Amino acid sequence: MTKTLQRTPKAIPELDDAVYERLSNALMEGRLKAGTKLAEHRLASALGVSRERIRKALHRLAADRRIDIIPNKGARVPSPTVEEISAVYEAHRTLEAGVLLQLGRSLTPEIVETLENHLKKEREAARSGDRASSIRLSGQFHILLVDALGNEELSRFIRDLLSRSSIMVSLYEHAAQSVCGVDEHGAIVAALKNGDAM
Amino acid sequence: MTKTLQRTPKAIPELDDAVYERLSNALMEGRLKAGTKLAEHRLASALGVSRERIRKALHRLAADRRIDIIPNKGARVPSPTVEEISAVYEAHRTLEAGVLLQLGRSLTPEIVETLENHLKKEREAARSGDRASSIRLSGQFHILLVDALGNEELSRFIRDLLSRSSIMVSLYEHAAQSVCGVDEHGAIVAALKNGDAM
DNA sequence: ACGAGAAAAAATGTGCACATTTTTTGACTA
DNA sequence: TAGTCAAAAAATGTGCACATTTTTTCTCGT
Repeated sequence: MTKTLQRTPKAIPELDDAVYERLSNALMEGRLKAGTKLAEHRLASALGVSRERIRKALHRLAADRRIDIIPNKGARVPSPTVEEISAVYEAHRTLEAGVLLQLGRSLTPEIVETLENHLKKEREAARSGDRASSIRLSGQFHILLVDALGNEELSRFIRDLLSRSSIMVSLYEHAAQSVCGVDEHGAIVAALKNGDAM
Repeated sequence: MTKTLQRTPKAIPELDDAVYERLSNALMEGRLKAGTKLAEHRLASALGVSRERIRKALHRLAADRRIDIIPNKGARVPSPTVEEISAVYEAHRTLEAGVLLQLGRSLTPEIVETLENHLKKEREAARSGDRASSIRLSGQFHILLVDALGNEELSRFIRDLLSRSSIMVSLYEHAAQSVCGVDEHGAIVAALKNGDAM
């Protein structure tokens, strides 16, 4: 009889990543709501892995500031204050200002094309009222922008900030588009093309 | 008879931080050179703590990108390529460009005073040829700049980048001041005071 | 002597047992 | 009916034993 997958006495380092990814996605998609207790035992049996794996993943998420861990009291999905949320958004704007400044110097037609193609998708999603897609595409736009610079460090920072704002979106839904106005993305691309200093 | 401190069966969460801090400092001060193997057992007996504590600290440093961990092969002080080093410095410049843009809008006399006082220290260290102080003060200047904005997120990013460049300074010593020219810091403060757009 | 391969040693990875702390439960009193 | 305190239950923290992998050492044959 083939064993149903219960125990893995062997070393499978990739499993750590899988657990982390799974929790990360749940956080990103808002399935884990602010304030939720993340009990190690419960998660372990829910995901079918050892408690140590969960523990490692939780500490990793805490290092990313995606969850809060209080010693001896466990992990929770954070409930950030308005100030903390503002700080994340402002950090994003400040960082992106630098990115745009830099991007203005190394702009290629390919980059412009990529951005404009993306803009089309965003407008389409906005027109059809697809809120989920709009949010996802809005995030992708900012990633496209920074990735265009080809600097891994900056890309990581932006992704970091975006993954953290995603939690906030589900908290204050009306603020979902607070980073960008109606067609601020279009304005950014236009300004880049014109070579504006901003 | 009072036991000599050997085992700590009790939970001391702060010990984790102590171990992390100690390794972090060793890294920062260049006492751990690029390529050095960070064997868990050796560090554990060297610092007088359990291997698990070392392990946790190492993974934390790896999450910060301060060391490299290869599964089953252990941790090493990274030996970054010139391209990777450049990327860190460029990320710093790009981020700081955004910071300066923002700081130009919220500049107070107190901030200017703080910066100018710091400049004096820097010039003094440069004049007396105190290289160690010069490097330390140079880093502090950038921290002062971003801290003036009062945004924790941005401050953390800058600190992150600085702590990583410190390793690189010891690798390519001549590049120690590569972020900033002779008196670029003075120019930054002057530009801020004049309200230049940069 | 030198390289290939096997055995031994060392190092990393993982689950578990147990200690400690926190939270819940429940009984008792005013 | 609350409020308080203690016991029990549940959850987190930690070291350790053992499995697995990597590295070193040793042996042997050409």
